[in-house]
Amino acid sequence: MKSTSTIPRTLPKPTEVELEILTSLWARGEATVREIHDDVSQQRALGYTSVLKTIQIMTEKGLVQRTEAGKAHIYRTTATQEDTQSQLLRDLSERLFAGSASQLAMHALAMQPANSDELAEIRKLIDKRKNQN
Amino acid sequence: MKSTSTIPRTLPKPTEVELEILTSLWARGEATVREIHDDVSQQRALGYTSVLKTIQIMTEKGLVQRTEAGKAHIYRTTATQEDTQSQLLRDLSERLFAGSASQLAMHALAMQPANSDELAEIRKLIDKRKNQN
DNA sequence: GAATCTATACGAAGATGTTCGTAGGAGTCA
DNA sequence: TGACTCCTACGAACATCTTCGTATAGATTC
Repeated sequence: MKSTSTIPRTLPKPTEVELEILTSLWARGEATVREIHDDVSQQRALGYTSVLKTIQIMTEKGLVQRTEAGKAHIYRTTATQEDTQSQLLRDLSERLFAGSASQLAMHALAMQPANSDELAEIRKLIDKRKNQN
Repeated sequence: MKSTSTIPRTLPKPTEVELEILTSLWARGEATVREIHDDVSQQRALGYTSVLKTIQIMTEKGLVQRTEAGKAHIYRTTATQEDTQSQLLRDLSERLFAGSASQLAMHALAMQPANSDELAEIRKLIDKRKNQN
């Protein structure tokens, strides 16, 4: 049993395929390449070794970490889904909304109807913010 | 005076540098390569011909259109900033929020405090949605 | 124990994005 | 007119991403 150790302070922005792999890992908690490949290839055709290679690169980048137990290595993500969501939202808000996450949020809200639960949740969020001002 | 004519039905997702150029164009309405380069190179070092080359590629892709008036060509964007914002938000919501723009919006709101004006605006948005349900 | 299965490692090809150098045309000016 | 300047066009190098084929080693199976 061995585990990778060094974690870079800031993780690189995951690419397209990397994000698909991360999504599988977030859903499963941890997984082997086989399992990840099962998930990903339900969405689209992608060879087993393609997934393997990408995961190896992700390990080098620090996006995932692995435990070498038995035959197949076991992988898990370094960052939580929430952290990654924040990272990519911040990135997009900087590049396309002049750094304003609020503007981004408003645009997203205007784009797609939210359901009642979500509306209630958002209202709660706003009220909390209002009290802080 | 000549102007490019064919516009693809769906525009490709702009890349990193392309987005910087689009941002300059949205701010100016229309601009020459020189002007765009002035804008972009205030943010970071990038040669004039690098900007030129990228804009030429963007023209092929349909992201911008140009008018060949006089010596320097004049460029403008094909899509509005709002359309591009929607496009990229939709893309991100699909890839990282299971297609839910509302979830994305909530996450963005939770990330960064909004100011009073923004809060009011969001409240209005919510009320409108609420009536639709 | 030989064939088969399953796994990792790795090289490499092809696509795309980024950056810049060089060439060449057209206008300016002393 | 010849030197300069400013423009576009374009080839090419380099980086990164994506994808897969091949090599190889450790189980498993008959």
